[in-house]
Amino acid sequence: MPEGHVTHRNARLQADLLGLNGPLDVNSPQGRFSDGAALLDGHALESIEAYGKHMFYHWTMGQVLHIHLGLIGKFQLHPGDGPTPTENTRLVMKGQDGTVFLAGPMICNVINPDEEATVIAKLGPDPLRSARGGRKFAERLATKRIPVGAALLDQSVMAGIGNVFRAELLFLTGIHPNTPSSALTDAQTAALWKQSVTELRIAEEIGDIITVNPRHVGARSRKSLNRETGVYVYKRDGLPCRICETEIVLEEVASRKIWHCPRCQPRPA
DNA sequence: GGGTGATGCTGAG
DNA sequence: TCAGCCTCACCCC
Repeated sequence: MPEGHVTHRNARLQADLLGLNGPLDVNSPQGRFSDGAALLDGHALESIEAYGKHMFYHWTMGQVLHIHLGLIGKFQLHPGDGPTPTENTRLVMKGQDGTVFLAGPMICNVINPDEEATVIAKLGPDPLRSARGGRKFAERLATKRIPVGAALLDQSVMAGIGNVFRAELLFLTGIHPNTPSSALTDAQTAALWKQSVTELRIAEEIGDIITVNPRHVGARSRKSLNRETGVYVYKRDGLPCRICETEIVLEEVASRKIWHCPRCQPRPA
C-alpha cells in the first residue's frame, strides 16, 4: 500500500521498533538479498529517512539501505522476533524492541551516500518533508505539457503521490484530471500543494488514506472511516458523489485508472 | 484451486 | 506504448 505516507510512517515506526545506534540482526530468508544483508548484519542504524516513496536507512558504518516498495512491496512490523519468515521474506531486521519483515520490494539495495543523493536529486518536493515546497512544485508543474492527472504521478513534480492521492487531491481541489498542467491557475496549483500537505500528514498519522470530511458522511472522525467510506472518488465509479450525488466517472490518464466527479470537477473549456 | 488486479516503475521496442 | 517484475488479497469455481 505504498504512497508517501507509508514510507514516512514506516521510517518513524521502524526507528522506534529497531532502535537507533544499537546493532541489528539482518538476514534474507528468501536469499535474494543475502549479500546485502551480510554487509549490514551486526551494524547499527543512525537514521531512517523517507523521501517520497523511497526509504534510506543510514548505517553507522556509512552504507545506505535503499528500499522502494513498488506496487506490491510490504513491510510487517512485529514485536520481539515475530513469526517464522516465509519463502517470500526478502529482508529481516531484528533490533531492540522488535523485527521488521520486508516482502516484494521493487528496490532493496545497499548503496553509498553519493548514490542516495543521485536518487533524491531526481525527486520533486515531498509534502511530508517540508510544507514549504509549494514554489518548487509550481515550477516543476509548469514545465510539464501533460494533463495534471499525469503530472501528479510524476515523482519529479511532487514526490510521494500515487494513484489514490492523485484522484482524491484533484477532487478536493475541484480540478478535472485532464486539465493541462499549463492551464492551471496559480490558485489551483497552490491549493493542490496545500491539500497534499494536509492529506499526506493525516494519512501518515492514521496509516491509511482517508480523505473524506467526516461530516459529509455523518461520521465522528476520519479514523472511524475505512476504504469503503473514507474516499471521495477512488474506485467509486457508478456511485453517487458524496457532495452532489452525480455519478462518479472512471477514466484512464497516464495508463492508470482515475475517478472524478463530472460536476465537482468540471472538464476544462 | 486458479485467475486477476493492485496505492509502481523500468526498459525494450 | 506496453510487457515485465514482485507478492498477495480477493474473487470465482
